[in-house]
Amino acid sequence: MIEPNKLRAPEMDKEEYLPDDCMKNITVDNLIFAMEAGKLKLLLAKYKHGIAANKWGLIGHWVKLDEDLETAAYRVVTQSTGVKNFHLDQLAAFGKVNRYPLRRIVTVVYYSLVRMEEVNIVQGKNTLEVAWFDVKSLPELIFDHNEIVESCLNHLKYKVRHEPIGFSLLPEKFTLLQLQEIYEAILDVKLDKPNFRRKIQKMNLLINCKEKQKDVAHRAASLYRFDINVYEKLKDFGFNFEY
Amino acid sequence: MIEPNKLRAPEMDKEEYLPDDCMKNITVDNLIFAMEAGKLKLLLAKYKHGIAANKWGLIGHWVKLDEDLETAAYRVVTQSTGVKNFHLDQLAAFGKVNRYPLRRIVTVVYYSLVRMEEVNIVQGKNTLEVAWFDVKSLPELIFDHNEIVESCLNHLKYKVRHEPIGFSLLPEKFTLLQLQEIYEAILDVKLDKPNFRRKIQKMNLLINCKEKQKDVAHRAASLYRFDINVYEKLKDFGFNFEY
DNA sequence: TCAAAAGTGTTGAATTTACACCCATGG
DNA sequence: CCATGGGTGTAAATTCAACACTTTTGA
Repeated sequence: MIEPNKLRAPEMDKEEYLPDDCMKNITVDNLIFAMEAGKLKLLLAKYKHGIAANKWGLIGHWVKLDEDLETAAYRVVTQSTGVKNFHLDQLAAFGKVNRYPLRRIVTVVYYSLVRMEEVNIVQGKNTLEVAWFDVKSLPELIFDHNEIVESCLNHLKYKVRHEPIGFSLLPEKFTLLQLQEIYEAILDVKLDKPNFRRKIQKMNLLINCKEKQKDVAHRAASLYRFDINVYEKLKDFGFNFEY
Repeated sequence: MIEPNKLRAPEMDKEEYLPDDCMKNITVDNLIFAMEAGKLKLLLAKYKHGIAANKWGLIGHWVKLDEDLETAAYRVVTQSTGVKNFHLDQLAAFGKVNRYPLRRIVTVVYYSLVRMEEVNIVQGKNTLEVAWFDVKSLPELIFDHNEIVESCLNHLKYKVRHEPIGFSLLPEKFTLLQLQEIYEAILDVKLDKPNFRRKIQKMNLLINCKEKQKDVAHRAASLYRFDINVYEKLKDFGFNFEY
């Protein structure tokens, strides 16, 4: 086991840099999702230093002593994407003894759903590259991050059926097909278009903007927006997004 | 902020006793549930020492450096109830800066479902009393434990609809009414008996033991057991326990 | 014979599913 | 004029919800 003090020596690997105002055994890691061209994408970083050098992994950081876990997760997402408004939720804590090879670190994992058009990727000091990957073809990741991603994708399937989190991946105004693509991407199924639109409309969560798409090479679709007020009312009562 | 070393001095409050082989900023807390007389019960401890003295709280402990989080949770449940086989699942990590008044501690919360007839409560060294409470009338709890319980009860409602965790609260052989009572207690609703039994039977998760209840003051009910094999097959395929 | 719970039957309403089909637009 | 996606209609199959009813048992 390496001594914590050694890790804070200036000549150590950057990947291991642990500021004094941070907790020493806890990190947050983030799964940042967005939709692009009907595909669900995950943001990953290729690290520069340390045992993770040249390998892809989730975007994580230490947690400051005076910072809530959720605040830390929010900070990391905002720093790396520039996005300020997004859905943020905790997945779970991962804490196997040897999940991190050098010493005992527990990571609390959060996932975020961001709107691709709001993203401006910011390179971190410790990363060689930050890039989007289709969730269906992910590279091998550091530590237990593949396991974490798998667990999160399962959780998303679970979640998308019971809360309208899908809307967080769309621009304010969207078409029914865009919405359907999100469900298809997350649940990894093909849905029947007529049935999907009937079902989603019946939930009364959508407001017709009375606007149409522009410059599309086919009949222009109606644009809708999500009615958060109706959702807030339904939420307490309990409802279901089964497909 | 109190220095960690002070906390480890022998004259400190027992509640703060932090063994050297444990992580210093992380605990596990457990919600231990069981059914009794159709009610969902939660096991709580009244603490002896420290700032939690004479107050009720969840049953928690430090995590050893060489122990997985889940192993720590399992250890705590087994130590306090004597039960060795039970459903154990992580709820979430709770990590607000001031959730613990004296210093920064993140707790990873697990919940367990145990069979009441297997329980033999063991008093801890740091507890005055360990007792079951009806989840519908809980006392005021230490730190953020009331918030944690509320979050867990919501999670259970969510969970019981999608996985047959209810069976973990029952003895191996049980009646359909006992099963219904679990759903009613967790979901906090009254269910229609004929419809409930039809629905549950159609799922093919039950095996009729071809035995009857004995010594009951009414018509004896058939006993069933849970078919874990069918469940394992269904699980990958995805299914639903809606009521 | 009564209370309490077991267990079955029935029915109309609601929902789901799987399609067929027509519409609008740009290339 | 055709490919692409938008959007409506419909009918059969299934499921749901509510409630009436009969059965078995011990006290």
